[in-house]
Amino acid sequence: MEQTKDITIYDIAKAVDLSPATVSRALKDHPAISKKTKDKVTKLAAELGYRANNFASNLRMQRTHTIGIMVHELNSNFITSVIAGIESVTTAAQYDLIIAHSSESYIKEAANARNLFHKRVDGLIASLAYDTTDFTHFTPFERKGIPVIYFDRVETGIAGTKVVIDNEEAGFKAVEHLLQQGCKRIAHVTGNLKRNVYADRLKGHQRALAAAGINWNQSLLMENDLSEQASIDAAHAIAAMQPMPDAAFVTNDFCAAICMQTLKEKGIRIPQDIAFVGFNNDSVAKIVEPGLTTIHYAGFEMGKIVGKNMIDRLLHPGQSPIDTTITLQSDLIVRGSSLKKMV
Amino acid sequence: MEQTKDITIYDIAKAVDLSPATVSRALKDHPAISKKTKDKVTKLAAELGYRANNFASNLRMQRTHTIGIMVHELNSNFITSVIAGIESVTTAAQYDLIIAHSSESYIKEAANARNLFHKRVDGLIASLAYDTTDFTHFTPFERKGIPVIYFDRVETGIAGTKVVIDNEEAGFKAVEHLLQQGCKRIAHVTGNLKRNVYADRLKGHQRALAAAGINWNQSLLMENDLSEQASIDAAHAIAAMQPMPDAAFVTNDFCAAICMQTLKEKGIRIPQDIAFVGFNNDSVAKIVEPGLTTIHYAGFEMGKIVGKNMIDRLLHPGQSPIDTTITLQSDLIVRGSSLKKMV
DNA sequence: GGGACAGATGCAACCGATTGCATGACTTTT
DNA sequence: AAAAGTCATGCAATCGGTTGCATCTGTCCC
Repeated sequence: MEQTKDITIYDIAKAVDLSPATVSRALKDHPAISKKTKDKVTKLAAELGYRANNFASNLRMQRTHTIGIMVHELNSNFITSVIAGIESVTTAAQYDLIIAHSSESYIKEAANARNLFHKRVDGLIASLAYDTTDFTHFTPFERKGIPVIYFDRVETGIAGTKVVIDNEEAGFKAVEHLLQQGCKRIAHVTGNLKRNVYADRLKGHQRALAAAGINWNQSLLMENDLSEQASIDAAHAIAAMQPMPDAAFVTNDFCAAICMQTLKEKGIRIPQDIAFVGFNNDSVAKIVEPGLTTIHYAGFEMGKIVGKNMIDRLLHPGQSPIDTTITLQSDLIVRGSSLKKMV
Repeated sequence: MEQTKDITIYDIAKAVDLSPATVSRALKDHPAISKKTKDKVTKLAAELGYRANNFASNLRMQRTHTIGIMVHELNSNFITSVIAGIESVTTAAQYDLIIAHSSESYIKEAANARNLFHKRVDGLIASLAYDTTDFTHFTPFERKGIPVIYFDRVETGIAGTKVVIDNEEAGFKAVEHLLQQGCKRIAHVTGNLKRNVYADRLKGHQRALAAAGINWNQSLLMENDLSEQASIDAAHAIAAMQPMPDAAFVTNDFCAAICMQTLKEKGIRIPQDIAFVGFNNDSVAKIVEPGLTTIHYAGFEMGKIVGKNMIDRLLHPGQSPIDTTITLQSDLIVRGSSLKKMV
């Protein structure tokens, strides 16, 4: 543990007999510095194991070259692929990421926002927590002109660029597919309907029904927190309905899988007695039996778009429109859980 | 976008007619400052919306109050619960986390290490990538006396505190259970055997066999990358063995689930024809049919231990032993996939 | 009354990189 | 040959918080 002292530009300056200013410019490839000096400096910097002191630089520059990301949960294929997509763009532009997750709690989300604000991120990317209804934790960013981009879980009420999938269209596709399979009584199991993603999927469901001339039946709607226990409860509730629904659109794969399992234990057959469509194309969709028909959307692509937008905003402040919404399409992946006609 | 200027201690100092030094001390609750002054300063700071400038502080203090975490993948229950455990300890001690993930790639792991080193984290917590065999990216930390703690995926060869589960014991329990169910030919599907976790699980397997007087059969060992395709291939290989194994110990739940599914498609019954035990207690273990018997280990607890150790090292440098290994126990969770006797 | 001492506050020098402006050397133009 | 221009480099202030040491005020005691 022999605490080697850090090398600074002053050390390099002394060694090559130049001023720190020249060393700083040489390392930054400043045009006013001669090629010879640059070579000498960079060579020596490498030899001495120089590492730039970000604090000094940040303090002087008032920028951190860091982007904060706030997500509700890390434990999801979708989220991690969005992050990977963001990363692919931001690292190319020499920006770093700080990832904070809220465990779906508004309290933690607000705390994370404060923390990232104190860390002085240059930009913020956020997907809202399950129960976030208050958005004052974003106002400090707005006030300081720090760009904020929301993705997936957004709130239409607040300003900022938003990147989302067309949840309504996805919901429409899911239910349209079930209708084509001959289903008529379609249960809808979903998360907090105040959150745009769930509200829009429901709208899509209803629009598909309307297009087929079927009335929406409020008693088939189940709103819960998508936890394992809630999924089991939802399954029991479905089984108890008279008559039982002939299909269920569950807006989350894990919840759908648990529902299916619980129903199967009761001897109910899928898809014969009840068809299922999920949402997200999580790994469980492939594992559950029968395979779960679901909505797939390209997280990586979404991340790239989010990242590109953020970098644009950071490199050309004031140029890009601040309040646009970018909507991506998604695909229905058909597996056994919904195929009544082919059984 | 009206770029409000930031409040500094100098602004506060001017407002209360004191020196910046006194303001700094007052905000830090320094004992030399009178209660009255402290009250006045903190009140005004709150009113003006003062936020401390971490760079200035870090620059002066040569500490960042930040801990870096490097993991192979975020998309795992286990990893995210470990992170949550670490977080619970570190936030209480006023430390922040930066999470970097390597996507199981050594190249990215090394890049992340460099990046965290440049960010000057005060400590580093790491679980190694799948293919990491070179450890020179950790030497800069050692050289500067920055504490490094490894967890789960570790390497016995390198110095540093390590927190692991007893993989050998877990492997022993898994195979012992299969033997108790009457299995005699147990296949072993696993990841890179250079990685401690997989090597140790295999050792446990072999020890359990030895204890039962059964010889280890090398032809039943399959080492792969645990991907979906590799899992399918492994299942085909198992089905093709003559005679077919009567059990499989697969050291990863997702891989086990895919194997089971592939075999079932071939008409092979689980557990009657072949029993399965997995590893990790991932969400798929509950979803696959029959439910997957697996090894559960407490990620959150592991995270708390890792975090506590790190904080101890940071607060009392040189006091804690640097090269200890902490081993946690794990539990066998029995589900249908291994219960031959009760079928 | 004066010395000793505790308590509260200020001075000024850091920490390391950046940058507008000035300077000096050297070349080109008229 | 003098004026103008080009190129490379240095000076010194700046970003905002921290801290060893000095200073000042007031109290206590002999």
